[in-house]
Amino acid sequence: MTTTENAAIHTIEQPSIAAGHDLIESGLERDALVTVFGRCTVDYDGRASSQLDAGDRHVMLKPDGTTLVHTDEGQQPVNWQPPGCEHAVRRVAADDGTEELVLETNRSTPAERLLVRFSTVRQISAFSGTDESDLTLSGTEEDLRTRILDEPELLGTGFTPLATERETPAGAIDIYGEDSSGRAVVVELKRRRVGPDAVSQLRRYVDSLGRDLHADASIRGILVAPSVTDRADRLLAEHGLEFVSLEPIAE
Amino acid sequence: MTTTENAAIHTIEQPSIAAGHDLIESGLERDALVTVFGRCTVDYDGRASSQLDAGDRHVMLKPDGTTLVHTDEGQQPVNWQPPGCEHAVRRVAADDGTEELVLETNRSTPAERLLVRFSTVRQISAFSGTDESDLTLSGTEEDLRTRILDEPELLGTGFTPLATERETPAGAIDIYGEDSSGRAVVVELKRRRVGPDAVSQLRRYVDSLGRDLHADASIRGILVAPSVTDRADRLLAEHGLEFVSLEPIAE
DNA sequence: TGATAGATCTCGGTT
DNA sequence: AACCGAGGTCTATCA
Repeated sequence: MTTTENAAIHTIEQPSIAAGHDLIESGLERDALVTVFGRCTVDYDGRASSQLDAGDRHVMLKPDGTTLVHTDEGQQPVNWQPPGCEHAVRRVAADDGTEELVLETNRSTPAERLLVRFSTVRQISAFSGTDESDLTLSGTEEDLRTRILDEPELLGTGFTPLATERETPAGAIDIYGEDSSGRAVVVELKRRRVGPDAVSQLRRYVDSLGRDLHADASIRGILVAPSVTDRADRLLAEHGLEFVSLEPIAE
Repeated sequence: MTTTENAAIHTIEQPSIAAGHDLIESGLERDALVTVFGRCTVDYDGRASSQLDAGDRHVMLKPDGTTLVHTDEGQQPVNWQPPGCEHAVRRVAADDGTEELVLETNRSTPAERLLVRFSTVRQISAFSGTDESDLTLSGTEEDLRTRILDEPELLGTGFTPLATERETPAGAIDIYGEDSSGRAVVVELKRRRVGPDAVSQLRRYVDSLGRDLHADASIRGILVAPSVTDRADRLLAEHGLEFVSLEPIAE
């Protein structure tokens, strides 16, 4: 064991089932981040269900209830369980008489269970640490909104923003405003190149606002994004919607 | 170091910068899965950009180029880099004169860079293993499609599937068929409860097929999902589209 | 390489 | 707890 200023790591390699069980249990107890590397099968049942035959994988148990099972490929875990679950460790007699280490992560809404059965455990670690920092992220849709609110004429001379997140029966409009001739304008923002879905979204808001204001034909819809696909461009034209090319940030 | 039947683990705790650098470098060289736990800052620049101040985090480098930075909370990594990137390890002189261990993961399309700077490294591990297994997953949209193709009358007496993934100018229809009176039917499948977006998707296909067949009014659109939200239900009604409640699998 | 849509999407905000 | 939309979404498939 190693301790350094509030941070502790407990690690064992090639542990016995008993020792492994105890280290994981104590790690969960202490709200440590626990990792287990070894040969395991994985079974999931819940919103969907899956099975995975034996292989060497890296399993992470977080104190918030998250479980992640990673292979050596892919950004996404091959299996997982989201935050809010309950972890459990068990020693279980396997079919062949040997003992297995079993990790189980459960939740009730929706009912879901992840079972990781280790035939061989190569390493177990329990990490404690502190992380008070928050991520600062730029280049988001909100940055694009700020940019337009700071300089509304980017959407045409005379555009005046009147509200953000304006509610309609179809959902909230990113930016609601009016143009120089007083026509209502619905603005939908996307931080990246968009396809047909974004056009449909804009169309729902324009239609809905039209019914709300009893002024169907006179409402403009503007999609603001770096670019659009061909199909999206065609859809925009079909429905009389407009496009303005803008990125979240000049950088 | 521990070796067991093709699987090897190299681990060091509280390593010097030099020793840590060498272990990571050799691990990357051997296509191992490398993990580093310690106090670090994280900077990302690419499609967006982000900064994260110092904290204790778990970093995973996969041989396919993936990088994952995990805190003790959340299913998603606080920072990451997708597969296909290039990993690099460096020893860098910090502002205060000490030496830092720096992990850098790069890619070119799009240009993106992730920089993880460790002021303190608590543990480094390099895992080698084998995983030949593929996940078998059920409860997907494809299972729902199979269920309907096996028993088409689930969508009404006389429904006849004619094609899957039938192309229209607006995209591919999940199931294309006709009803007992010979009317064309567009079926959109969702494995779970759906909102307005799925209705718009179905609408795009129905509209597009209508133009293609020059038979606008006579085409039926059926959304198949476990359930719909209120707003989606209203949208369906507005556009004369239908809903059939079905789940992917009886289980 | 780009486009399109699925995903056990996750996550945050709001009702 | 459900709904809604954003996301550096990622991932698979197909042109």
